[in-house]
Amino acid sequence: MRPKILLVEDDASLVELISYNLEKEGFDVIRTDDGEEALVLAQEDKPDLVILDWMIANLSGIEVCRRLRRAPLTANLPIVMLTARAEEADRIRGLETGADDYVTKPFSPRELVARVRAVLRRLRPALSGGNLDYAGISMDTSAHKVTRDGSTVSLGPTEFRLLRHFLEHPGRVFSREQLLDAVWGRDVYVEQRTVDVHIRRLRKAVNAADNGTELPDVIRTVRSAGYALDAAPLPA
Amino acid sequence: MRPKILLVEDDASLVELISYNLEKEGFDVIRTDDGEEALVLAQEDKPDLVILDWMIANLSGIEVCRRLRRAPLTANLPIVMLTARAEEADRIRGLETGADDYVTKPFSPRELVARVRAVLRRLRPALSGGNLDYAGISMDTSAHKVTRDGSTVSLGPTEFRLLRHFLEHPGRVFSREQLLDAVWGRDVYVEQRTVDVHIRRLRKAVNAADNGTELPDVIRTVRSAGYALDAAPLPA
DNA sequence: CAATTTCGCTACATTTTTGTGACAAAGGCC
DNA sequence: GGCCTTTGTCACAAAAATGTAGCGAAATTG
Repeated sequence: MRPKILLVEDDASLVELISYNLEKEGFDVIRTDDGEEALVLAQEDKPDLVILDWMIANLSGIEVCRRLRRAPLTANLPIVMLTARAEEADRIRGLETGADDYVTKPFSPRELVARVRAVLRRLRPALSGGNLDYAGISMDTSAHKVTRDGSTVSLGPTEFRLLRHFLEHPGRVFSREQLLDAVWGRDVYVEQRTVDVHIRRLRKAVNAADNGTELPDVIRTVRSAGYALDAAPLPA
Repeated sequence: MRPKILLVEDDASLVELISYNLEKEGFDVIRTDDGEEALVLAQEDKPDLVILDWMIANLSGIEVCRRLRRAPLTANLPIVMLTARAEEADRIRGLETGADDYVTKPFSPRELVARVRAVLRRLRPALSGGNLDYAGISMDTSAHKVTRDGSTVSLGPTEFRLLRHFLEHPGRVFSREQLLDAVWGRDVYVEQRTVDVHIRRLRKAVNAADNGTELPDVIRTVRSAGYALDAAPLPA
C-alpha cells in the first residue's frame, strides 16, 4: 500500500516539485496550502506522514504542528518540517513542538524523499520493513522475497504489492476498487477486471510449489465482493 | 577501538548536544572552539574525523579546512562541515576546500551521526570492520582486495564501494536512489541509470573466475525495485 | 431451467524497465 | 605533455510486465 503524505505548502511551484517527486517514488500526496484545512485533512484522510512548511497561510506551521500533537488521532503522526530559517533557535523550538525531522530550503528532491523515507522507517516500521507471515506464506519485504511452505515464489512487481496488501490485512476481503486504490494508486485509471488478471497471476505463482505440484488455493474469491487471502480453505 | 572525533564548534549548547550523541554512539570526542587550537589538536591527537563549524573564533572554518588539507599529516583527514548557510554556492565552495561532507543547520543528532558514519565508511574502511564475507565473496576492506571462491576479483573504486555496500546489507534490495545516496554520496547528482552501468561492471568483474569461466550471477535484479546481493542463486 | 451476472483464463499489443556496448570527459601517473 | 584508468551518459536491443478484450464456465436469481 502506497504511503499517503499530506503536503502543507503554499508555494505552488514547490508543491508541484515535491508532489511530482514523491509520487514518482511511490507515495500518494494530498495537498493543501491552508493550516486549518491541514488539521482537518490530517484527521480525515489519515496520512502516514505530514510535510509541513514553517510559513503557511492562516496558521503558522509551528502552530499546526502543536495542534496535531495535541489531537489524539494525530499525536503520533510523523511530521517533517520544511524551513528556510536555518538558525539554531528555530531548530530547538521546532523540536519542542514535536516535528520528527527538518529539511532546510533549498533542498534537493532526492534529499526530501530520503528524509521522508527515513522518518517513516523509524516511526512506521510496518510500512517499510520486516517480515509478513500468513497462511504458510512468508514475505521478506526488505529482500523482496516470498516463500510458500519453503518453496520460493517469484512475483512481478504488481503481484508482489498485491500479495503484500493481502498479507498486511490477512483474511480481509477487498473489492476490486479497494485493491486498485491500495495497490495501483488512487489516481490510476485501469479497468476493474484488470484486478482479476493479476489475481490469477498471483494465484498461479503462489499455488505452485518448486517441484511442480499444485498447492491449495490461498486466495478466496468472494463473489460480487472481491478477494481475500485465507489461511485455511473450507474443507469441501 | 572507538573512533576519535575532533569537534570544532563554539556554540556551547551545540557542543553539548553533539558530543552527547556521538559518545552515545561509540565515538570519542575531543572539543575545541578555537581554529588555531583545532589545527594543533588535529596534528597531535590524530583524530579519525573532524567536525568543523563554518563560523568559529580565531580562524574561519573554511580556513581551518584549507590548512588541514595542506599539512601532510592531516591531508586525508575526513572533514564534515557544519554550516548554517544552505545555499548551493556555499556547498560548492565548501567541497572545493576539501570537506568530505556537510551538514546544514538545523540538523538532528541522528543525522549528524549518520553522516559521520557514512564519511568514515567511505574514507576509512578499516574503521568500520575488517573482512566481509557473503555468497562466496570475501572482501578485505583494509587491503582493498576481493576474492570470489578463491579467484581474485579486480574492481574500480566505485564498484568496490558498491560491492561493500551490498556486503554490509546482504540479501537486501536497494533502489537506485538508495544506492546513489549510500555509494555516491548525498550531494552528487548523477543519473539513476548510472547505477545500472556500475552494476553491470560489478557483475562482470565478480562473475568471472580467474580461468575465464563464468560463475553464477550473485547480483539479483529486482524489477522496478532495485538490486540485491544474494547468497543462493536460482536452483535450475 | 432459463436468464443473467460474475468470474477464470488466454492471447496479445503496448508500455516499462533493464542490459549492454560505445564514447568522451576527467583525473591520476610517470 | 602523453598514457592509462575511471566515470557518467547515451542510444539501442532485449526482456519483462501490464492492461484489455473476448469467450466460455460457474454461480446466482427467480
